[in-house]
Amino acid sequence: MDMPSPVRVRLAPSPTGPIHAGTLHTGLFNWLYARSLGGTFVLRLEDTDQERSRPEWEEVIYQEMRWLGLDWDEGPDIGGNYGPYRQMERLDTYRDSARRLLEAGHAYYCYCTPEELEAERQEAQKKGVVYQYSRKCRNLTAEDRRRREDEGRKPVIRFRVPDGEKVVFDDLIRGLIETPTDSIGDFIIVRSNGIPIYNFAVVIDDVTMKITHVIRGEGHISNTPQQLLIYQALGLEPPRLGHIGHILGKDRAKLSKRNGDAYVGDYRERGYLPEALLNFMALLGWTPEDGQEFLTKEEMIRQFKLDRVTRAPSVFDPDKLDWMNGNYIRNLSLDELARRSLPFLQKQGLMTDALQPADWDRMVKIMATVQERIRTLAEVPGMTEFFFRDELTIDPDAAKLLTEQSRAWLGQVRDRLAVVEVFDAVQTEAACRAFVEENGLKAKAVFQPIRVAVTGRTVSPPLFESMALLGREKTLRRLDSVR
RNA sequence: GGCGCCAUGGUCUAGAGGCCUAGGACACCACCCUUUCAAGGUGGUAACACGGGUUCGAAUCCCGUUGGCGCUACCA
Repeated sequence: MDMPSPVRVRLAPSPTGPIHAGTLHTGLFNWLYARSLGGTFVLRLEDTDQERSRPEWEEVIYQEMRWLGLDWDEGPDIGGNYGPYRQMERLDTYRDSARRLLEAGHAYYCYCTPEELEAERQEAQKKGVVYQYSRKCRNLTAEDRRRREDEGRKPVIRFRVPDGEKVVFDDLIRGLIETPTDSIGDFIIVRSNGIPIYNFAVVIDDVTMKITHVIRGEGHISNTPQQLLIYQALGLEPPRLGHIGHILGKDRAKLSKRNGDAYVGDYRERGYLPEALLNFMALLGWTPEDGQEFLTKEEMIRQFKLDRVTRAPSVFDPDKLDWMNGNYIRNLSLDELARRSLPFLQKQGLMTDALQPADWDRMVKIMATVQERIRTLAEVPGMTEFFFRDELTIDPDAAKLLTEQSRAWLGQVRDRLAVVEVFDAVQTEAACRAFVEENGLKAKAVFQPIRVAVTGRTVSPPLFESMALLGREKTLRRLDSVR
C-alpha cells in the first residue's frame, strides 16, 4: 500500500452565479493534479461577498461538478477534517489572525470612509500621480482612535506593507516572480463590517486547510505578493503556488457572455457531453507527453504533469469543441446516445416520459441515422423531428423542389412503394431506383423531391432508412399529401 | 500611469541550441466517395511579433521594443 499523498489542493469558487468555464478549467487542473498524485481535492466556497453571494448557487456548483464527474474529498456538503468549508462560517478564524496581525503591528485600524478614499483617488488622478492609500491612519494614537469611534466610524483593518522590500516566489509553472513592495499600497484585509477581504481570507483558509499546492488562474499572480506578505507577517509557510493561463474568448478578452459562452450549464444545455468538454478543456494549456488528443479522465490523470502546463493564455475555440463533441457522440453506443438525447427530445415535446419498449427500440434505430451527422445533442430534435410528428411542415425553401414535374414523379414512386414486399431500406431504394432508370432520369432529381415530401427538408438522414423507419403507411401518406 | 504575466499559422499546440526544409490537431480550400447532409479518404494554403546581442550554430538563452492580458476595490 502506498502512503496517502500529502498533496492537498482546492477549488474555491464564489457562489455568485453559475459556474464559469474558467472555474471549470482551474478546477479540472487541480482535480487532475490531486488525482494523479493520490492527493486530496478540497471544495471551498468563497462567499464573503455578501452582495453577490446566494445560497442557491451553491447547489448549482455541486450539480455541475457532478455532471462533469469531478469529485471532491472535502467540502461544505460532505464535511472533512479542516472545515467549515464556507468562508462565512469561518469568521472566528479570520478574527483571530487579524488580531495577531494587529498586535504585532503588521496591521492597523483605518477610519477613512469610502468617500474620503475616493477623494484621495481623485486627487491623485488630477495630479497624474500613481494612487496609493495615504497611510493617514497608520499611526493613530489611542486618543485619535477614540475620537473617530465617537463619531460613529467603523474601521477597516489594513495591512502595513513594508517599504523598499521585494516579494519573491517561485511559481510552479513560471519560475521566479518578484514584486517590489513599494508598488503595493496598504491594502484592506478586513472590511468595516468585520468580514475579511479575499486576499486575507484565502491565506488563512489555505493555511488552516493545510493546502500544499495552489493552482489558480494567472489573474491571481498580482494578488500573490499581498498574500505572501501576510504569510510572512504571520510566520507561516506558504503553499507552493502555480498560475495557469486564462481562457480567452475569440476577441482575446476574458471569456464572457459577449465573446463566447461562459457557463458550464450552457454547454450542457447546448448538447455537449461532459467527457468531451473535459477533454477539450484539459487541452487548453496542457498537452500529454504522447501528444494524444482524445483522453478519458483516467488517461488524463495518468498523464497529467504540471511541468507540461503552458504559460500563455489560450483562446477558446468553439469549432474545435464541436468537432471533439461530434467524435465523442460517434463513439457512444446507440443506446447511450438515445439515453442522452432523450431530454432534448422531451424538451421539444417530441417524446414523452412514458416510453414503451417499442418506442425505445425505434428511438435507438433513429439514433443510428443521425449519429454521424450531429455534433451536439441539441441537434437531435431538429434532425429527427419528422420521425415523431404526425403533421409535417415543409420548409419553404425545400417546397420549391415540389414542382409540377416532380409531383408527377412522386405519384408514380408512391404507387411503386405501395406494392413493395417488405418496406425496408433495401427494397424501397430498389423500387425508387427502378423508377429512375426506367425513365432515364437522374437519381438526385427524383430523390430530393422525395426527401422533401417525406422529411420536409432538403437535408436529412439517409432517405431510405428514414422511409423504412417511418413505415409504409406514413411514408405513403406524406407522398400523397404533397400531390 | 505604476507593478506583473505572456508572445510558434485564424485557433489549440509540439519544440527545452544543431534531429526544423518548424511537426500534429481544429477551421478553411480542392479532389475522391455519394440520393441530401454528414462521416471517411487524399492533397493544399497558412506561423517562430520586431530589433539587437550570446554562440561555429537560436523558434529555443539574454536585453530592448511592440502588442495582448491582469492587478492597482470595504469584488473574488
